Amino acid sequence: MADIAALAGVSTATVSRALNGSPLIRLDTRQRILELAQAHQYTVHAGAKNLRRGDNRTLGVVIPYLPDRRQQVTDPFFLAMLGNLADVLTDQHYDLLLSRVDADHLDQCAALFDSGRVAGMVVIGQWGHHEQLNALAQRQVPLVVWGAQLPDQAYCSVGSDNQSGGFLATEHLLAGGRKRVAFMGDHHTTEVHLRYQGYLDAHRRRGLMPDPSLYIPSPFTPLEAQQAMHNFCDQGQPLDALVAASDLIAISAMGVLNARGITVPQQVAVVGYDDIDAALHSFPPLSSVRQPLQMAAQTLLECLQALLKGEQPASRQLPTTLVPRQSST
Amino acid sequence: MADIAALAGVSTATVSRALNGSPLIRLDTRQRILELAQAHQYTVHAGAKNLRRGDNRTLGVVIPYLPDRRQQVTDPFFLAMLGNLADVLTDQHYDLLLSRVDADHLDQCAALFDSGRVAGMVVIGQWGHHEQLNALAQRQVPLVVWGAQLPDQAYCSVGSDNQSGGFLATEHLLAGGRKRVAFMGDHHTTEVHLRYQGYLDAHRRRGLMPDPSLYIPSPFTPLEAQQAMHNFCDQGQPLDALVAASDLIAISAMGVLNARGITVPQQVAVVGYDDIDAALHSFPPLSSVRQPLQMAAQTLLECLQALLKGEQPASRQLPTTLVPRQSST
DNA sequence: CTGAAAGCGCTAACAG
DNA sequence: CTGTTAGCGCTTTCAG
Repeated sequence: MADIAALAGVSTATVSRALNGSPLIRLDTRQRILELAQAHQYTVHAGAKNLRRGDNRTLGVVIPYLPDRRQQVTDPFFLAMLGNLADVLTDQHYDLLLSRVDADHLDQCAALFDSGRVAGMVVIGQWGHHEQLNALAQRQVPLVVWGAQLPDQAYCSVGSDNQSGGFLATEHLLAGGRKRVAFMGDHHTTEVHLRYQGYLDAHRRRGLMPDPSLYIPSPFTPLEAQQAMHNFCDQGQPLDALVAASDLIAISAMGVLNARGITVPQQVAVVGYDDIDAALHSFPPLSSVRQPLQMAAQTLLECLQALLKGEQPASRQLPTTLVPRQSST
Repeated sequence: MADIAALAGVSTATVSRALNGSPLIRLDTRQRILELAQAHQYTVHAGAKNLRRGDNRTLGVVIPYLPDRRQQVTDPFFLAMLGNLADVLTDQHYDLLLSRVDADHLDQCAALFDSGRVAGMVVIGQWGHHEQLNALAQRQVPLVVWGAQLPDQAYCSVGSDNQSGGFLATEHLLAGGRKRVAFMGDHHTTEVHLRYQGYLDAHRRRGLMPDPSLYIPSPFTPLEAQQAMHNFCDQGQPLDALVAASDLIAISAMGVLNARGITVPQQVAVVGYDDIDAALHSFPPLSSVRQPLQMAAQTLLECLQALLKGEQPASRQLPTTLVPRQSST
C-alpha cells in the first residue's frame, strides 16, 4: 500500500480510504488510485485489515470424522451440504475455512475460534456428541449445528424435521398397501432416532404396531449396511417394504436384495433418506425423503450471523418432502 | 497475551517464547505460562502471528463451477478429492480455505493470493481453461492443478495417467471378447481426450480400428448422460461394451440400459472411471479405473510446498488401476 | 478533502 | 534466561 501511495503522490491513509470507497475522497483522486492498484495487481492484505478492524469474515465449517474410520466421511450428503454452504458463503463474501475434527474431540473446535481463525462456525452433524457441543456453546464459541433439536440444548441447531420425514416415508409405503415395513438405521444417532419415531407414528395412526423384529440396526457406511441386510435376510423374517435412514443405506440394501433375487419394488418397496444424486441413478431409481439443502445452508448462515450479532437465534426445523420414484411403486 | 503476561508477572515476549516452545525459557517459567494460558483458554491469534512473521499457513482449494449450472459440481469425485486434501493438510497443520470460482473467470483465483488470504492453492480440474491457468502461473500465483499434463504448460500439474487408464479399461473389455466397445464422454475435456486416446491405443495394439460411430458424446452431468445414452440407443447401433469417462456417466448409462431391458454385463459390459463409492453399490457393481486419491492429495501438497520454496516442481502422473467388478464380467 | 500518528496482537533483534 | 523496542500492513481518530 505504501508503494501505491508513493506512486500516486498521496498518503497511505488516502489510498486506504479510496480503496474502501470512502466518500471523503475526491473522485479523480480515487480514480487514479484505483487504476494504479489495478495495474500493479495490488489488493489490500486481508489479514492486516482484519487485525486492525478487529473483525473477521472467515467462517468455519467443521466436518467431524469418526476416529476409527478417518477418511470415510464421504457420505455424499455431507459433501453436498458443504457445497451449498460454500455457495452461500461465497455469495455473502465470507471466506470458508474447512476443518476436519475427530468427532470424539469436538472441543478442538474451540481452538479455531480462540485463535481468531474464524468468527464462528457450522458443525455438520451431531454425531451423538450433544454434551460436547453444549460445552462449546457454554464456552461462548459461536456455533450452529446441522442436526436434530434436542431438549436441553445450549446451542442453536438447524435441521430438517426428521420425525415427519420418517412419517412421510412410512405412510407412503403403508398407503401403498405394504404390511411388513422394516426400518433400517442406527437408533442411537439422534437424527435416526427421530426418523424411527416417525416410522412408529405412521403405524400408530393407522392403528398398527410394527413387529419389533423389523428394526434392522445398521451404521451409515455402505459395507456395514450390506452386512446388516444380509444378516437380516438370513433370519428369514418376511418383509415387503423398507424405510432406510439414508440413501446410502437404502442403495446398499437394494444391492443385497438384487443379489438375492428379491425384486424391488415388486417384492420389497424401498424408501431412502436425503435424496442424494445417486438416488436418481440407482436401480431402480430410489424414492427418498428430501431435505432442502439450499435452504439449510442459507438458514445455517442466518443463524450464525444472528449469533455473531449477539442475538440468541432459535433453533429451526426445515420441512421435508417425499420424492416418490420406482423403488416404491 | 498481555493479560497472560501480567498474570504470570513476565513480559509478552516471554509469553510468546514460552508458547512457541523456545529453548531460551526456563522450564518452570514455561510451565507456569502454559498453565495460565490453558486456564484462560488463551491461544495466540493466528492472524497477528502471520502478519508479524510474514508467512501464511493457509492453503486454498479451488473448485471451479460451470457458470451455467452453478450448484451442480457435486460429482462425488471432486468432493472425495477435497476430503483427502483436507486430511493431508490437517495432518500438516495447514488451514484449508475452500473457494468456489466461476470456471470462466479463473483469474479470480489471483485475488486469493494477492490479498494474502492463502499462500498458494490447488485448483481441482482444468476445465478446458488451460490458458487462464497459464496466465495465473505467469503472474507468479503459486498454484498446482489436478489435471492432465499438457504441452505448453506454465503451471505444475498432478494427475493420473488418463491415457493408460483409458487403455486399461478398453483392453480389459477386448480381452474379455467384446467386439464393439463404445466410448462415452466429452472429447473436448483434456482429461477425457486422453482417456479416449487410450481407448484407441487399446484397439490399435490388437490391430483393430473402432467404429467411429461408437463414440458417444456426453457431458459429466447424470441427466445429460442419460439423454445421450437414450439417443445412442435409438440409433440402433449395436454394441457389446462401454467405456465411460466417469463413474457417474457409467451409472447413468447402466440405468438407461436396465430400463431398456438390456442386461449388464451379459449384453453390454460397462467400465467406469474414478472408482467412486457409488461404483461399489450400483447395480450391477461397476468395474472402474481407480485414481489413487490419497496419493494424489499428498502429491499435490508436496508440489505446492516445493513451489512455495521457490523450486520448480515437475508435473507428475500417478498410476491408475483397474478394479474389475460384475458390470464387466 | 487529505495527512500524521497511533495501535490491532504478535515476534525477533538487540540488550542486558 | 528475560525485557525493551520496533514494526508486520492496515484503518481511523484527530488535526489541519
